[in-house]
Amino acid sequence: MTIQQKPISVPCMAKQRLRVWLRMLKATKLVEATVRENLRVEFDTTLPRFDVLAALYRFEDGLKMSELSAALRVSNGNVTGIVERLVADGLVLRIPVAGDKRATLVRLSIKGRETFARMAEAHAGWVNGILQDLSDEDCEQAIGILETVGRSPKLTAKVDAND
Amino acid sequence: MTIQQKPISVPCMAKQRLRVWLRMLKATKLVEATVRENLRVEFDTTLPRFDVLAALYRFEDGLKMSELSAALRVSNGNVTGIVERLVADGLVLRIPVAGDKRATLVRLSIKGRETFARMAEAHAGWVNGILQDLSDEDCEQAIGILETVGRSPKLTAKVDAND
DNA sequence: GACCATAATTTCAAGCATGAAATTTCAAGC
DNA sequence: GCTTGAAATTTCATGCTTGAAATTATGGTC
Repeated sequence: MTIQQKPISVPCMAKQRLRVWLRMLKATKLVEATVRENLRVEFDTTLPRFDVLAALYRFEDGLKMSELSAALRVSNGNVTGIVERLVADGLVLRIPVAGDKRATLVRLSIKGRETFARMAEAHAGWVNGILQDLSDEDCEQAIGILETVGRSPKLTAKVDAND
Repeated sequence: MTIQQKPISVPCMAKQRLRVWLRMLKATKLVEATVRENLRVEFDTTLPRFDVLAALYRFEDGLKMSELSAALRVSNGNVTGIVERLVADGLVLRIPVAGDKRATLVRLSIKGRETFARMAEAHAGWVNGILQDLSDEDCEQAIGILETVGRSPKLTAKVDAND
């Protein structure tokens, strides 16, 4: 017996946009998987850890936990665990905030700073390698299109102008 | 004999490509977060579940667990849990394979097929809305660029020609 | 000084994701 | 019929992720 499959009727342009999204998702996943794999093999670490280190590297004076989770756009509880493990590895320090016993400042240790510097360099190399076939013009076009997508009012999460 | 070497990309180009990757990642995450949110609010489900249903919708005759995890490019163990929950919800059926007690065939139930059809239609609408500012030309360019990225030999995971 | 809304953070339960180890079954070869 | 290596799947430990609830501290207000 054959199951009758109701065709989903979508206007032509809509279908085209859906195709763009699917390719975008696939390409992103491929690149991300490669980055994860490289981080694992070459530095025995993970992408979330890398992201936390990157944020702290950028804000040299440290961030409060809530600032960190906002910067990474992840939940508060999420950051707690990752930072815990980074502290255990000696890459991150927790510093009490004078005058507010609720908050803690989180920042890179010397070791964390050195470690991330090496990772960031390798990371830039991997990405440049993966995207090596993109011309300057391709890059300009891509950035333009991606920014158009990011400005859509239909997006749930808000984007701050900062990044 | 002299071999004409491709000129080494200057650091400037590398930086440009890194920027493309960062925007790509950000845009993808924004769209994905919106899709997840919409799936949660409107259908009380998740993206991984949606992905499994989509794969099974496409292969009407069902898939073996290993074929399913291969199609989705996720680990075997991962699919086990998601399918378990979908079976519990009555959306998916597990069918023993005649002649091989090791394998099981997994396919949509009637309810699963109907449910996914509604989700897929909504999903297409969300994506079309989010990408509504992309012109036909933008779409063509985007697809071209994204396929170039997907063809990079520096990628870890393999891409099968099928999709 | 007690009260209380709010802020900063952690804890928690559930689900997703991986790679590795364990389990069960199959299919030859002997 | 046994053995044995490979195949299909599950189980497991670990970690990431979320949203919601709980915890603790702050800064007023009365």
